[in-house]
Amino acid sequence: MAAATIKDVAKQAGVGVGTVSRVLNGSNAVSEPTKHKVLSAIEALDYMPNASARRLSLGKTMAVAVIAPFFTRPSVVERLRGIEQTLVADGYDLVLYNVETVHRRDECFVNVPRRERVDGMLIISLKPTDEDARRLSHANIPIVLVDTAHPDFDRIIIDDVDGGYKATKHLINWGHRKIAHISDYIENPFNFQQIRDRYQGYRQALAEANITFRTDYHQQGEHSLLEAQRLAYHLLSSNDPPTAIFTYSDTQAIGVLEAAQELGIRIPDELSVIGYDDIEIAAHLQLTTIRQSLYESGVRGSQMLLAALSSDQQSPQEVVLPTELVVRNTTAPPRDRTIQTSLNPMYKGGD
Amino acid sequence: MAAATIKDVAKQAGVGVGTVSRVLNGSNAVSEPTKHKVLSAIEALDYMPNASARRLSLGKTMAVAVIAPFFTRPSVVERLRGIEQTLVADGYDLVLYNVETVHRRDECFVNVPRRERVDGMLIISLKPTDEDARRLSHANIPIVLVDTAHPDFDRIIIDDVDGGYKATKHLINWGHRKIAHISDYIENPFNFQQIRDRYQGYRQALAEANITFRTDYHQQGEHSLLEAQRLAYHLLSSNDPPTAIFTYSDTQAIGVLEAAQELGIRIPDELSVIGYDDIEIAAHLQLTTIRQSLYESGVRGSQMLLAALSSDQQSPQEVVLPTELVVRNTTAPPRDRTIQTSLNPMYKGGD
DNA sequence: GACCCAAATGGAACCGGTTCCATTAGATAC
DNA sequence: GTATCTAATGGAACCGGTTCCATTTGGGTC
Repeated sequence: MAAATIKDVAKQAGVGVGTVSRVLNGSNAVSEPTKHKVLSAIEALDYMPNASARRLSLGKTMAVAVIAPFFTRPSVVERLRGIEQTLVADGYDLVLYNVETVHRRDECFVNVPRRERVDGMLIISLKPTDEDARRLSHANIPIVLVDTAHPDFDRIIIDDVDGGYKATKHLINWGHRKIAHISDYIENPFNFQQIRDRYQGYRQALAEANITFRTDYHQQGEHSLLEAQRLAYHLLSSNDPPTAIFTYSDTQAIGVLEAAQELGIRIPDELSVIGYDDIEIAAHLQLTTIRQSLYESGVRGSQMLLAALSSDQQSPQEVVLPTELVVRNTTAPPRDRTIQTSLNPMYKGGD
Repeated sequence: MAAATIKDVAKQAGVGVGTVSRVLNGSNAVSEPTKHKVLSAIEALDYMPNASARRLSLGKTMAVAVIAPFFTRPSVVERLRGIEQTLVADGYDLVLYNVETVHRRDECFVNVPRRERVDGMLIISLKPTDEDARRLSHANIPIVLVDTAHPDFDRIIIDDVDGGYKATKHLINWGHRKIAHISDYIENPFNFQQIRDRYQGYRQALAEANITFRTDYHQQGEHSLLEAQRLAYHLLSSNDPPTAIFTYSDTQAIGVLEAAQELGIRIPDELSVIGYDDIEIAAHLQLTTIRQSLYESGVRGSQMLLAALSSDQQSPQEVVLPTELVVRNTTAPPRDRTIQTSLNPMYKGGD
């Protein structure tokens, strides 16, 4: 049995299709008895309007595309949650595009906004080039960037330079001077600005404290727990190991904790570790970190998009979300590993 | 400038709309010169077909709905990743519906399959009642269940009874007899069968080893790391604490590890812990666990759906994915906490 | 009772594609 | 040269809604 159409309903109710449409859309120009007849017919036929037809007719899809890189990463998932909840509340569907290669990103940037299959777009973390921006604008649908920026678009950004600065400064305040940074590759195919920014904050804090930057203390690698663990192992087993490590993400910080455990290095006595993001697990690992408002960034970004969808857009707006130092139990004043161990092997400080 | 339509292209190329459509869809009944003219016109006008119109005309949406409960949980995200990659490869869009309340689930079950806004549906972990099944079938689109079952639908299932059995059996094999189980509420609004099944496997293994089940060793709570931590704390600080704990999920196992750390209980010397899922972090925490093929369940489920979409369906199929015991460093033979500590306080076994 | 206005309603046109059907042009056969 | 067939093509009908416009109906006013 094929699904009933509006024509079937009209026939059943003995009215015109226009009247049925008016009832469906809550127009007030329908008399009570007629409305009742139509509603009965809808009930009887178990009718539901066809979304594609509605979309074509209205020129609206009631769907929003969300383009996210590596959507399985905890930080991205958390942003997505904020987005999902906000969009659903306004009746929009969320069409998810996961990006794990540059090729896929380009394809999404080109194809998704066109074909009028979505009313708007949210782009997470992926920074559009000017060329991308030109093409994206071309589609003439509202676009909001979350955790990345371009002057042509509405955007929610996080001050990652400041975040990196705060993290490093915290370690310096504890008295550390041998501070390493483990990050993703500064030069990477996606051109993630966040990596550069946090690194820059790190450099800035070092410079301000007159600590000479050492290239061997900046270790870069693929974004993964395992890779961070490998890099940390390398750093910590060198001749002149750092007393503190600031990582680009909490996930990588966990890798550092693992490496420390492998090497029998106690946290925070012998090594301070500070992460970034404050994902859920961070609290449970007692990880000191820089909190960024992940969930909120999704909510705010979606709100911006919904606003743009329901009104004529003004010039692109920028919202800056704050970062916050969350001190837990993986950071403490430095103590030389060998000396400390020989002096007082049983001492366990920090908490 | 409004987007060009197929009519504009036809006019520009000096041909009929039918011909343009034929070129677009790769019909072979178009001569080379004509095809060339049309392609030039498409190029010149930067034309892209309107997805809504195409959908209405074809009666296909090239989109698949994925209904997932608590999509931020690592296990669900991993399934989603498998789904996403498989659907994308076949050109389908993924429309994500996150379910965190029973009300939302019901709403999704009723509304999503109707309105012809998707060509098919994947339902993760949420078990449809017979009443749900009737309503879902009503829409007449292919539906595949992943990690849950109903005889009316194609499904990918995991033998959770066996998984629970394997976990418990592993602990018994180490010599444990005081084995607790921390799980979500057996009676829960979503009626998650998985919880019951793993519990049943646990009970079965106990019975087989002639270990009397103790209700105080089965602790139920909300699914969260923190709640599991609380429950474990309660268990471990009782008069007669268990020597081993099997948790419903890895996330909850981490909670147990936290509680043990709080209480100064060493793992695995004084307490064995086994989780379930083998999420990414489990390997890094050296957590013994029951691996289920999360990613693969998504891939296989999507493949099943794609198959159903491209051919006339036969009777519903069932695929059972295996579970696997992964032994790491959080399980070991039992030793009485107090005795062991007084005998040899420095001993650290297990790894 | 004639006139006017507003409310209610039916139905055509439209959204932008796909597809079927009719038509034309060109090739082949005799 | 004529008949026949095939390939190429234009365009109408259709998918299932929304909306505008024209028409009908009923009530109020003088």
